[in-house]
Amino acid sequence: MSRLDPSLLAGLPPFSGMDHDALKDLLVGATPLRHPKGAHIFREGEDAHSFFLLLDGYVRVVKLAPDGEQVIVRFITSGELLGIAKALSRDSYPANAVAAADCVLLSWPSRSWDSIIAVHPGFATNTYAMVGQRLIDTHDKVVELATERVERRVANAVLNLAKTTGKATDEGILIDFLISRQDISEMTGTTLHTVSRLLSSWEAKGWIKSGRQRITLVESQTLKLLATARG
DNA sequence: CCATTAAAGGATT
DNA sequence: AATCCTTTAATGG
Repeated sequence: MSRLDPSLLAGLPPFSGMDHDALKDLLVGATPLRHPKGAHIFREGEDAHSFFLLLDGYVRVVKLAPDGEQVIVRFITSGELLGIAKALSRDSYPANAVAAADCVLLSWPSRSWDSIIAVHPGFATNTYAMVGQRLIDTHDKVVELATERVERRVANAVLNLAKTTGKATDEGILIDFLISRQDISEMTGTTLHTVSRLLSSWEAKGWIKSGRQRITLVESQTLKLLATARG
């Protein structure tokens, strides 16, 4: 039996408002696991045997279009739940989850979902709040995809990545994991060539620094203007 | 304005 | 050496 410390969970949004004993109780059913960068944590359509908490690393949630094209639905950062099909009354995962960096997770059997939320109503409340926020984010993205031009979509994607994963460096805000132009194109509904051209032009203007699979925001304020200003 | 195609060079394993 | 990532240019919707 592994001894997991309740302080692992304390302070994470899914468990806010829960006391030490409640966290201890939750950890009894948890199994720690690791996935190297590039590994699938679960696949679309697969039986949703477990749900997960990401402790460290980044996960990208990917849908496969009928023609084989990939779309990145969102990124999961540490402290977030994923694979919570049971909370949505589903028996299978609705998308693929792939480690975007080396990941450390906890997993719980999905069959324990109902008893967990029965014993810990605060956990249920937190989960529904999170599901609601993801729904709102998705709505915003639908509107953006339908109405905004490519440059603005890419600017928003980069700004969001910087906001959720950014690390301050002497040059600016560095996106904390390796991300290719292809990845950004799959987030924004465009091609890697267009992303490459845009990033090159922003770099020429001094707004960002970019290299192979790395992006640093030098002038995030200017990018924010580009992403939000009308005209 | 943006996607597609093609070609070429650099980086990574 | 093979593969992956990026850039650049030309073309066309």
